[in-house]
Amino acid sequence: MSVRKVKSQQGISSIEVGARLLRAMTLEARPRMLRDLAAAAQMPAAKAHRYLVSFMRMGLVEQQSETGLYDLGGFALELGLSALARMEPVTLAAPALAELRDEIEQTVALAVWANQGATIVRWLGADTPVSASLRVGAVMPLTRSATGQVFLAFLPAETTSPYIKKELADNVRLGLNPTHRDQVEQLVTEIRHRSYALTSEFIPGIAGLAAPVFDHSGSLSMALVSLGYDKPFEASLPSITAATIRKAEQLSRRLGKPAGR
Amino acid sequence: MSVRKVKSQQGISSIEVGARLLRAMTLEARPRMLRDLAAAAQMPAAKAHRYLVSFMRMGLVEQQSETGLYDLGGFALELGLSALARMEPVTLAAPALAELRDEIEQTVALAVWANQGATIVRWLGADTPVSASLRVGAVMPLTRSATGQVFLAFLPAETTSPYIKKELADNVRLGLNPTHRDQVEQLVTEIRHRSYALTSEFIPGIAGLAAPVFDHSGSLSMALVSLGYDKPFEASLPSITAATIRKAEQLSRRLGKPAGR
DNA sequence: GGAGTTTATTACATTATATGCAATCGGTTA
DNA sequence: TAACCGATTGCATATAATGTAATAAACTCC
Repeated sequence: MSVRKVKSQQGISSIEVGARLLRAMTLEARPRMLRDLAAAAQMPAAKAHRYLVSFMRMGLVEQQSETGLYDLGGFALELGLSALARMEPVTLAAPALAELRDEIEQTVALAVWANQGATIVRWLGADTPVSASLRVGAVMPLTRSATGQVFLAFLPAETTSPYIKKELADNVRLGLNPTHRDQVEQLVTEIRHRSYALTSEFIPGIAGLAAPVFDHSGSLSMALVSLGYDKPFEASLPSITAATIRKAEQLSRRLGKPAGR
Repeated sequence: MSVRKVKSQQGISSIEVGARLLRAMTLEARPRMLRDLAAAAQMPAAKAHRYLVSFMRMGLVEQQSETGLYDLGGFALELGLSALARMEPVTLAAPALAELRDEIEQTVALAVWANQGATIVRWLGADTPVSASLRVGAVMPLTRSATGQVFLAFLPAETTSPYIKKELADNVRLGLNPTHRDQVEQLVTEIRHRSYALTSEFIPGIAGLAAPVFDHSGSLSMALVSLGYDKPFEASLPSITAATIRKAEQLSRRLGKPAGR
């Protein structure tokens, strides 16, 4: 509703021009010449200069006294840290989770690494309810659940290895797969490549798909999970996969994940 | 015009108006009403609104769809992370931080003075995870956290005193210590003498140890922090203390801290 | 060491737009 | 339902942003 009106809302054009310049400054993390900044923001140097003068007055930009190059200033740092300080990944993810549920019409969940394992911290059911074994607080197995596999693939090996060892032993005892490190390695390689995990082995009849969410330092922050009865789930698998990955990537960007990678 | 030109350089006044609004947003780390932001930046609400419209278009500000409150947006985060990436001391400290983590096998962190307080800017977990309240972007209390205490002890009093005042009032209200300037003075003297701060009061069950890192001018640049569950942490306290202080001193030398002192 | 380049900064006339005020909208309270 | 509160919009006008082009300052290359 209000989204439609965005274009008609009256704003301050100088702010939008200035923001283009700031964005140009974030593109390369080093001091730059006026000429280059102006070119990157697509404006004449004289114009860019006047904006930089005001940015400097407000501490958003600093000019090196030696070289005359322009760089981001102290207030830019404060702005970012202030934005960072109010950011709780799980809180931020809540609306995204609801959107995903509405889009794919499946049960969705959010997991973080805590409590000695991959732990479900949010849960949103679709109209068709899923097994109760997936509840908030549940710790998911690393090798056998899609959720766990994401943590297995994207967390540092030091973090997960003690748990893998224990879990493989359990798998052997219970007659489940995988049972060897080699199998785990192969699985992990595959998941890193696809950037999502999919399995229906953990809960028979239920398929689960999990995608990683990274934070500003590029390390794994959370896993975004979709699940449902395997027949209908697999029937819409392509769109579910696409939607889940897209939402996970949106969240990663929101958390300041560095570009690329 | 009879008014002498105080500002010799021509700038863009809208940028300076807008920056006032952004600064108002950093003052309190939570979503705010248009009315309050306008008041804090000393401008009519109608004016502030137009600036916010453009800030939203550029991603610097976001408006919560539920409440209509305004908050800093994703681009503000990008700006800050980009500014952070260019900070020499933080870049230099990154490898030292990892070495310290490997040496003492505890969670370690790096804090700088920004965003109105002692702010965590880097974080490296050991295998045993620690409370989530310590995350990148978190602003640590000056009087109750080891990290804050280091800034309290080694930053100039003019910088910290407004925050101390507020924090002591909060402590009184919440029934916490310290509550008086005298107690703070005693604490500060002690920390200056030992050249590190140690406490487990801020997060119950978690012990934190922070050591100062000085720059070439001899002023406090960052704090190097180690933390862990209090029992195992205190068991290895002597070696953790020694290692943390040693790394902090190495970093100080790296930053050109003058000898002696 | 001086002429020629490149880059940064300033001056000015002409638009474009930021501003204040008051009206309207949309939701909540009494 | 009215009264209230905060958010948003319309409008006329003062103000500020813009492009162009000139000047200054720094650097290159013989």
